[in-house]
Amino acid sequence: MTVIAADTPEKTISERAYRMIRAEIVSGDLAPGAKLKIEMLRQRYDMGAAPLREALSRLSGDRLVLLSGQRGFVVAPISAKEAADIGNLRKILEIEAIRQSIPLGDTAWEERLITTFHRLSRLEEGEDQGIDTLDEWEKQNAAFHGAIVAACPSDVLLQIRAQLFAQHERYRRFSRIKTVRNRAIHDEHDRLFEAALARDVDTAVEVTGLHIERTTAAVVAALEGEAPAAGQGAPQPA
Amino acid sequence: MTVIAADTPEKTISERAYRMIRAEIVSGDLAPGAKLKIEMLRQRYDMGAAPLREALSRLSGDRLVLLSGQRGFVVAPISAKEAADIGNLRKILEIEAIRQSIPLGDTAWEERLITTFHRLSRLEEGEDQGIDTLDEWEKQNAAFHGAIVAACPSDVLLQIRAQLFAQHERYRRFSRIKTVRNRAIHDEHDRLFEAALARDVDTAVEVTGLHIERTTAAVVAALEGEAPAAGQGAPQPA
DNA sequence: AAGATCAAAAATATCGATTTTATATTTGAC
DNA sequence: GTCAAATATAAAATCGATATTTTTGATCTT
Repeated sequence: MTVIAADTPEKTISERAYRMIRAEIVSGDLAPGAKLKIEMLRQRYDMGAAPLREALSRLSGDRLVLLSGQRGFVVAPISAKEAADIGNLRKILEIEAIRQSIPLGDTAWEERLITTFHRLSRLEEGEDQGIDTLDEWEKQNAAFHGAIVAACPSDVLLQIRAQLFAQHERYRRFSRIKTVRNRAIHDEHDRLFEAALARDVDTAVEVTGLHIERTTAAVVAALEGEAPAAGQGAPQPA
Repeated sequence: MTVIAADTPEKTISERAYRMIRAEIVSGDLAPGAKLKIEMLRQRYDMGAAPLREALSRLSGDRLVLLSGQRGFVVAPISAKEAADIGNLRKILEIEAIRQSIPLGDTAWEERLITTFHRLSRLEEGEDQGIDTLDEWEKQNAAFHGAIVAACPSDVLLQIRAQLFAQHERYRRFSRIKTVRNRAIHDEHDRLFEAALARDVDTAVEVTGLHIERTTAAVVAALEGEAPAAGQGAPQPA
């Protein structure tokens, strides 16, 4: 979540590295705790060490990568405790962003809201499309929630919110909880959508709070059932 | 605010670069909007380009540096609007951290609290020592507020809080508002200290809220009186 | 066999040089 | 004289190579 002039469409190799590695960490392709050896990344992405190290440095600020003195980079490990912390914080900040956004949304904001909700609904209500529905759902889910807060005038808030959203997404995906065609989740999205359009801030806030709380609880439960902490012990391959 | 194994006492040049540049930006030695040319930094700090670029990459995640596609790095500009945003957000997060910290503070926490408050008080009540009291006050102020939230169990929260604290500090210093021997500020610190020791969360939260609100208002007023936005137009020398 | 010591291998961090891109300057046309 | 194109300059981004540090593995000792 580096601050970059919004108009930065991958002008540098470093930027590409940042996005690619970030995506792979969030999706779980790079497992929690996995060692990020420069040489291995060089081959994987076909670039020099410099842009990779810059990208990893930035990612460590996003809490997706851990940087340890002369010992290199590691994908941030995962724990049930942190899942809870992230959920709690994300709730607080998402709510604040919504409070600021909804009253200021203009026509373009409404239209974007409608579009993204529609796309998300199709996935949540339609027939199961098969394999990579999850990637697509995560994308549309992020777009929908992003649309709600898009009118929030505070860049600082939006940036931190986006950071937490990404961290939360990583946990959600890692925990393999059922999201894609989950009736309760879709109901909440639906209610959130209606409240936002109706400019009913209090309801939107309430629904969002519950939405995040429920998801977080499910993630924490899944992680606690599985193991106390993943990505701490023996190294996992990428 | 990169995630580094807490035990990282400047093992690398990159880490040193990060800390030094960060300190200079927060203190204002590197002015808002100033161009951060690699060659100039190389000479200033006597190191190669690689560690500098890594440090700057990390700083861009802290919103202290702005990174723009093939155009290099710039010290983040400041604006009255952002001052308000940061203050607002810092209030929310500081309060949350206090809520989590105070109930969990142990004996060591209490002792640290007492020590840091004492040191801060000496500066705020004692005779004016002269020139670099401000640096010292900022240091003790940070230590005191840090001590209050030190028992907060959420690393995520503490990290983001620290980020916002640094940003807020930069604005405070830039705006040149009177902090060091300000009666109102010392009163608030005093009340906050007592409330924390007494484990009176509600009072601590209330005082902190006011404390941050008042400071932020003063900063915003100072910035609005001065200029709409600093560090946007013609380049300022470092 | 467990532990310590040393040597070899691997990986990190950094440098100096090169390539690419942006900015400033000159030149020429109208 | 003003604008635009062409050129020169400066800076950013990246690479390949090297120095340093950590980790691994082997050897020796008690």
